[in-house]
Amino acid sequence: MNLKELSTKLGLSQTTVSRALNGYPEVSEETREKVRRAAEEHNYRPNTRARSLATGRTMAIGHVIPVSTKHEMVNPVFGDFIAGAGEVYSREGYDMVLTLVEDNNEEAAYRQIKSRGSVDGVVVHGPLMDEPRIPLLKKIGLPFVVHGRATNAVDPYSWVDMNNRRAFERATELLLDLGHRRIALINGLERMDFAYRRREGYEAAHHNRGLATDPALMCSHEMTELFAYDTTSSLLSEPNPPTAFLVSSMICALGVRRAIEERGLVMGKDVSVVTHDDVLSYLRNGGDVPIFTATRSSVREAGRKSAEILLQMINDPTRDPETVLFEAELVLGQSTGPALVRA
Amino acid sequence: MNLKELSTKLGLSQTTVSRALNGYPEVSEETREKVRRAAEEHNYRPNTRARSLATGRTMAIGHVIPVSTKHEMVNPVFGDFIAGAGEVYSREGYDMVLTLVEDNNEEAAYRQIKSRGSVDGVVVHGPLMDEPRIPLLKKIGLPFVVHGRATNAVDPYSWVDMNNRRAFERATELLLDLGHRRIALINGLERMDFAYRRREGYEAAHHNRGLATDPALMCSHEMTELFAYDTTSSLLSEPNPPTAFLVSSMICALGVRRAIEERGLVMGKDVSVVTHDDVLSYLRNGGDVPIFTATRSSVREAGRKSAEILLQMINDPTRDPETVLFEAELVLGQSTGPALVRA
DNA sequence: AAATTCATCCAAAGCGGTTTGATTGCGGTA
DNA sequence: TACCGCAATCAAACCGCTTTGGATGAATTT
Repeated sequence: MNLKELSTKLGLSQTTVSRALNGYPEVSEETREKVRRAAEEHNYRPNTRARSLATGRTMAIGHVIPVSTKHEMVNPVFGDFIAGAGEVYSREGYDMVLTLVEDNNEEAAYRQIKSRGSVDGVVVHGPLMDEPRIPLLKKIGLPFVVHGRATNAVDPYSWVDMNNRRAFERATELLLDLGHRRIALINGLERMDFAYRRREGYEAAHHNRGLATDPALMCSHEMTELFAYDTTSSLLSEPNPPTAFLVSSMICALGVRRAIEERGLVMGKDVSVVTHDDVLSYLRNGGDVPIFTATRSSVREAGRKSAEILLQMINDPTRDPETVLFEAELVLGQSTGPALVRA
Repeated sequence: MNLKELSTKLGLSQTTVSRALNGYPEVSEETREKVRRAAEEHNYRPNTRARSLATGRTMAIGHVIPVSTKHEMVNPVFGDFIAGAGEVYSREGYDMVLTLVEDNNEEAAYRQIKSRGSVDGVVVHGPLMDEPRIPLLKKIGLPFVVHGRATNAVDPYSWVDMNNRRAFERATELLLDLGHRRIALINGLERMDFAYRRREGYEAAHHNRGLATDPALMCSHEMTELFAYDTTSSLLSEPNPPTAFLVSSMICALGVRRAIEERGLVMGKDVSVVTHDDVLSYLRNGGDVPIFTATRSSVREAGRKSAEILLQMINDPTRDPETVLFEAELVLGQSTGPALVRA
């Protein structure tokens, strides 16, 4: 059923039917109601492609997901972010189109997206410190919002981020307060902006108290359970092992815990762990009492917020870039305790 | 830059330029080359919407993701499935459009997808035993392939699945061979087809040896770490606790392990665990020696295969439905051992 | 030399909507 | 009565592409 069929069936012009359904005032309420009922009855829905060709709006948002070429890794955070954004999109009648791109030729991907004209805007995932995509998108004039930030970007742009630096600074302070002096940092890839900021926070907390950081305790890698396990294992078997771990994701924290417990050590007593918790739906941090002491910030909420901002920008292109900075909550769990005095 | 502009710039008709770029033979190689170069130079890319309006093909595939209304849960397997499918789509020039739908009104979602005409076909995720979407899609004539199966479906349809029944039957046999007689089943929601089949396998292995199953040992729920932990904890504190656990996902297995180790028990010695492993990119089952004994089947591979089949169906609608059944590999890890003789 | 064939190219008609710029009929005013 | 304004409706243009059904001229055949 298309507009033409529907309108002849009603004995009206396409114009009138279209206007009736789109709420234009030049149509009497009586006919509008008639049209509405007929559309309902025949399950008529305007063809997206035709409509977007006519209006110039596609009613679709693109998400470009970087896939690690090296490890074929898809960020596990992604599902929940999408879920948050998707809520907003479906409420506003937008589609979400995904493009998976190997992390080495993203630029071409964005160019293509723009010239094919299949979306009204994009969400940029996984920004690096030096993020070429931001000036690129500015240049080609595709509305966008970044999930995260790019430290070295010069011009203003819209982003939604968590205060990674502050979160990890506070987490480190907590561990320092508990008497820990050798705190390992199990971080993500530090060319990723969030990981860089987290290390800054970690270092700042040390420096603020006149403490030095030990490069041997700071690890950076793709955040898999296995990497965290391996790293923790080897750190713990060194002569002067860390007494605490500051970890970048729940998945990694599971690996850290495995390494700790495998040695017969008890988390929260022998070794302390603080992790960041993205509040993933399938990986809640325990029940009433969290297992892990954690910096907590919902990535689903970030998804919602990003989507909202992007749609606003699309509806009013003159708007100034908007930014949202979530502060992570620091929740105390069972994985932290005072540093043991070394024998 | 659009076709019209490009063609006037070249002093050719739109027809010729379009044909040149789309490889039609009615164009001399000389002009074709000229056109190609000009298109390249001006970074011309045909507008997707316009093209699809003209051809009737949208060059996009829909994925409808059920989101649990109760727990706002997004299946963690999803990211890797998408990654696999995405490989195929981008190779073939297809977009992927995602629709998140609360699991109570999926039918409306599919109807809308069809009538809005924004995709050429869909992948159905998370089929139930009685799956209303299958007859629905057949009726409305939208090509589809199901990731998984629907036991009670009558007409043939395309699907890509893992042999859940056989996998769990073998896993159970392994545990029975090791002398375990009280094997707990930590399963997904059993209205989901995969979970139902897994239970069948588990039961079949028992019955084939004349053993009864104990309903108290079979649990079914959304597969979160927390559910697995809670369930395992309470099972282990009963008077006649299970000596082995058969688990439906790695995420759950992590919860099972936590509960086991929290009690000071050792996995693979005091309690055995076999899990299913979807080979998620961020959650590999250990290094050289797997941590968990597991039934292993790559969901990314399933994504690839599903995409391939769907594209074939779209290219040739007369094709008969195609089905692919992956056999899970049974890999031995450190989490299984002979049942201890009860004191 | 006329008739065919063939390789190239083009004008115009869709695809299914939205939107511009009339047109119509009616009650109210001069 | 003639005119105006207004509400309600419509025909046709347009969005950017593909594709049908010619047109053109050179090469080949008769």
